[in-house]
Amino acid sequence: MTNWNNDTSQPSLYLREEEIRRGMELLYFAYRDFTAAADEMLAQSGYGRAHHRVLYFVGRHPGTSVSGLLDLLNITKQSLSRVLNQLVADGYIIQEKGTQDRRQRLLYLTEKGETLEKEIFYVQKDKIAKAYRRSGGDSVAGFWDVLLHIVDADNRDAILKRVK
Amino acid sequence: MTNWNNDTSQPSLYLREEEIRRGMELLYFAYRDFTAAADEMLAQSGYGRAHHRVLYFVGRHPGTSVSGLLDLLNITKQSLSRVLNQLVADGYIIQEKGTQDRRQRLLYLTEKGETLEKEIFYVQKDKIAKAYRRSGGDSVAGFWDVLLHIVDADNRDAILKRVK
DNA sequence: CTTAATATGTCAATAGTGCTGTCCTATATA
DNA sequence: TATATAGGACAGCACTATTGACATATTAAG
Repeated sequence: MTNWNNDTSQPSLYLREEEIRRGMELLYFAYRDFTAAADEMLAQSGYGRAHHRVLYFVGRHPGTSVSGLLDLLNITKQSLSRVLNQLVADGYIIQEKGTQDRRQRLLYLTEKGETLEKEIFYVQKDKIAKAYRRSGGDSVAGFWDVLLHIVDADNRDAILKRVK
Repeated sequence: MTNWNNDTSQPSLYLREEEIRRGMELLYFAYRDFTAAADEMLAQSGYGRAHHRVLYFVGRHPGTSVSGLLDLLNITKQSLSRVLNQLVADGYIIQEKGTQDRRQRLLYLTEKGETLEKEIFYVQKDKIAKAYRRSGGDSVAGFWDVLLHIVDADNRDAILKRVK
């Protein structure tokens, strides 16, 4: 691979830009094609990506508060409440008053919610698993490594929390 | 790394799911944080991400036809024409009749368009370059490898075209 | 040369997701 | 008691994507 070191002798400025554009394009196409799979399934339920994200992260962090979810997703209260209310009304998520702080509404998936989350996960899983398999173990480590460094430092903890 | 092989002895089904979710989350957060940088700059011009994508790919593939762009971006004619018309009206892109097939409108960036594209690229470049640097060359290869396998096979050629 | 297909453009309507700004209630805390 | 915080609700706006229908110019096939 080329040098990403502190090599200031500018031996390959063109190559460097080319390789950076390559990363940008891969990120765009991979994200797009990855989400496309779930989009179809969500459309059947009358939901969009925002609904899925809430479903996903509530499943990932059961008992999270509304503000915890807002911080994680980095959206406004209004954007969240629109989709959250639908998911609650449709019986995919339940809200429980916090025992410590009774102002909080802690979020949990219902059985129905877990079922839907699993269904969507199953579709998306295949794409990732296949890519992992076809690339090999070393590549997967690099994939995680680079992506983690693209993510804003503030959000890294939320991802690293479970898998060390 | 764990085994992504044809190991059917299911030694780590839980770990496997955990690692797949890790990839999904990294992809989401990295894409989100990566695009956020450009969003601010685009908002200043009164443009959105769709405008940037057109600007980017016309810059990447000068002389591409409208339908070529539609195939690449995988959106409808109407979605494209809205943003394309604005970019043309604002003098960032010019359309030239194809010499071979005069029905075609071949797309090129104007100088103004190249300037804007470079400005946005410059902002986004830093995020990728920093991540490349902090991860190291082997990781970058793996990053490309896995992402390329997540991308639908149809779209791989467009990415591989330049950098082999 | 006529017909069909293609490349592009346009109009109208709809949906999903994000935003800002404002106002309100309940609860916790200083 | 006063203030801050967690959450909710309403109104309106912007961007992006969709579908479907229709129009024009040009190419290609019969």
